[in-house]
Amino acid sequence: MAPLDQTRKASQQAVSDDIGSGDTSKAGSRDIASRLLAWYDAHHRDLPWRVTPGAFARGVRADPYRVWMSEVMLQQTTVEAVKAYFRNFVEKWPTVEALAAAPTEDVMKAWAGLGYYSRARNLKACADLVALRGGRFPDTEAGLRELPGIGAYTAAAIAAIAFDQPAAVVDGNVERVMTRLYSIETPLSEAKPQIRALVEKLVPQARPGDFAQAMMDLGATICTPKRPRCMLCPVREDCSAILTGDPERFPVRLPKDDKPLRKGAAFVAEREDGAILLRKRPEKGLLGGMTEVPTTGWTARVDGATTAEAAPFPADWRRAGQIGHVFTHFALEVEVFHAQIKGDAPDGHFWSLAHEISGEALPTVMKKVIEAAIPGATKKPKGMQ
DNA sequence: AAATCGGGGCA
DNA sequence: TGCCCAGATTT
Repeated sequence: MAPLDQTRKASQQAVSDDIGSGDTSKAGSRDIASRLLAWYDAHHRDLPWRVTPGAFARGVRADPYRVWMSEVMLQQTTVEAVKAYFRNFVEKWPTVEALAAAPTEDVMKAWAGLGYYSRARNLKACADLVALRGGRFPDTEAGLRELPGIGAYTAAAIAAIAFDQPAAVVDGNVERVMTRLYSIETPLSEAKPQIRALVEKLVPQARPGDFAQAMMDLGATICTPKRPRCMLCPVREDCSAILTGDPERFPVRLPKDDKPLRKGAAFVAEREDGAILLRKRPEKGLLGGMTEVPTTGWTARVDGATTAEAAPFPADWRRAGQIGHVFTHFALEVEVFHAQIKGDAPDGHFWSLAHEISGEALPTVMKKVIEAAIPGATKKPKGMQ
């Protein structure tokens, strides 16, 4: 079988002449898993979407809906950032049917500020599909992988955590732990198949969900990117990188190209009653489906004389300051203009009243823009949720 | 395989 | 400041 051959070859290569012994025998693998699980039982973090360790064996099932929700939110996003959003979402929409019944616009508003907005659209699309199929999530990796917004990592995570299947869960934490355990010199993007093969060998048949979470907790709290706390590590005796004296060197990454700088202008039009003129961005692309104030494109040159003319309509535009924002692949400088205007909203635009602003689907860069023109405008009024 | 897609925390 | 985070999707 080709897949098995590949797996064996990759793992042998990875552990070859690193520490001499390269003990990935079944006994060694079990030791790593059991040491990790023992550590997890004692030190696991209590998170809003988690059930206590060993729950599955006691017949306590994690709700697949909550596992799925948390895993999607946690894609490229820190645990601390996700907590509040997770609580808000499951309170608003306690079941997948409830989420399926919600307007997409409400989901986008609730997601605003969390980033990677295609996740919110896929979340809603996935909920619609699952609800249509009776409200049950598939219980296999392959079945989960078919759903929108669920890739290799998330499918494995849900299968392991919610359905107790021995899936190889590989995220950024696990990549770091594994490249250190085996001193993998191959740069990350290229090493991923090796890493996956090695994880597959480590996954225990018992408590695979806890094992996955233990690996991720280890990466988050002990085997950290900077200054790992190796003295506290439950598998330090199995770790190859610790012998090199510089575990921080792993994972090896390819150098990245530097971000280009783009510039643009944004126009905050304010009505007499304090309402602000907004519009909706296209569904696809950057900040897809989110709300914005009128802007120029973000490659336009902004130099004094031409800027106010770049506005979507003439007004007494006054310079209100400049804000900066950094996206994944470019940095942005926005010149902010402010004007008082009268009359109806131009085509494709709408007025948002002062008390409504905080509830709009405004990405962070747009909140910065509005704040530059009207300080305090995007803050939640007291007593409002 | 490479590019696109946010935002925040931390050393 | 640069790096990284419970990655997925498109090209």
